Amino acid sequence: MSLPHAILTALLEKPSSGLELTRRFDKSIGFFWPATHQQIYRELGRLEEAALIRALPGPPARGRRREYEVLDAGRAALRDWVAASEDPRPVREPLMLRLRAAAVVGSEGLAEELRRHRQLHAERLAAYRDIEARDFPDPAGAPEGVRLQHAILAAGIGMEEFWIGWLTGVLGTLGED
Amino acid sequence: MSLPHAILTALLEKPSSGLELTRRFDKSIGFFWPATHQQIYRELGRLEEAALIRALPGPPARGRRREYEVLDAGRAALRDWVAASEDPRPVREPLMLRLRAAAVVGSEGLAEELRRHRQLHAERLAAYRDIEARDFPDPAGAPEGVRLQHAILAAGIGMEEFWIGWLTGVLGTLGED
DNA sequence: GGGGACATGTAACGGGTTACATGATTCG
DNA sequence: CGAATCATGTAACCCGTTACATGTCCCC
Repeated sequence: MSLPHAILTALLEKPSSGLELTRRFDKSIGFFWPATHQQIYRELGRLEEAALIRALPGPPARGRRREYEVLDAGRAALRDWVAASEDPRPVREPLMLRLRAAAVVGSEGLAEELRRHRQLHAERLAAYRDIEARDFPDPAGAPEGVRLQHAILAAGIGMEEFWIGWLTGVLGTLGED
Repeated sequence: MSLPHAILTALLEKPSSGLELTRRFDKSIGFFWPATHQQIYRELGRLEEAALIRALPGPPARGRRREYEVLDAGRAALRDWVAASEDPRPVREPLMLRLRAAAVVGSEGLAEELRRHRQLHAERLAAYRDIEARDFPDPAGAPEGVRLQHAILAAGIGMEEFWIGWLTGVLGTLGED
């Protein structure tokens, strides 16, 4: 049930149309919960159906922009979700499977792929660091909302750093560095 | 395309029936790619169809145990997969969304949930450490296959440690420790 | 008025999840 | 024989993905 709540959050930050939401996802929320426009339209329909959001006036028409805003019930639902009890999702990490497969059938060709992944993680880490420098000059002194947003970014940075270090270690294990 | 390769790996380690695979997943591969028995049976059917595995003799019959083994084509497919180019999956982390929601509607009730998650991660970390102590007394001196398996476990340990530290930091930010 | 960007929407598919159904084997 | 357990299988649903379709607006 993450996507609908992600959309409610985004709409509270700023009422938007489906396409705007899609674009905003691409450059912020989407780092931790990507979504395509098809998913977003589908979910907007359900949220409207459930009376958690509403479209600003004007007749619904295909091809015409529709802007949505969050209703009180939607805000309440989001507040509930913040405090809800929801277990972490199971980890699904194909690289681990590939290492295990390599332990059985040999690791030929694996090192190159690991280096490629390390490079991808390094790029994303750099992007996060840019955002941090730009948007969070003084996280410690900021109000709670900003500190929370910085904590999200810090998690992203920490995870990328972790993967880079781990991949480097595995490459060492393979004698490949 | 991860599950079929996970199954090939497991079957190479030891030919098994569907239910045995399910149980073995639960205590090893499943830490990084969980699967239910329904998924596994479905995939075994497809792998057999594709002639990557075969059932050991005997007529197929509902309710009767069927053991599978990997064919040469299956081993080759797995070797290819080890070296294949496959991007990391997109990150999907509901906790990040909840933090972002909390930044908008307030963080009431969040701290308790964060502590609960930290506890869950601590438990999993302890389980990984047990496995490490039991199965990898001397990873550095072991052959490549074992070193790779240890690297997998090390990733699990590192991730759990990371989450525990990060959650503790966020709780500090909320003034909750 | 025609092309391109903007915007919403439809359809089909695949993997993961849940609930349930059915057949075989064992053991008291 | 009956219950419990082992084992395989069916069905329905949801979410995410991909490809495609349709409508509107603006500007040259």
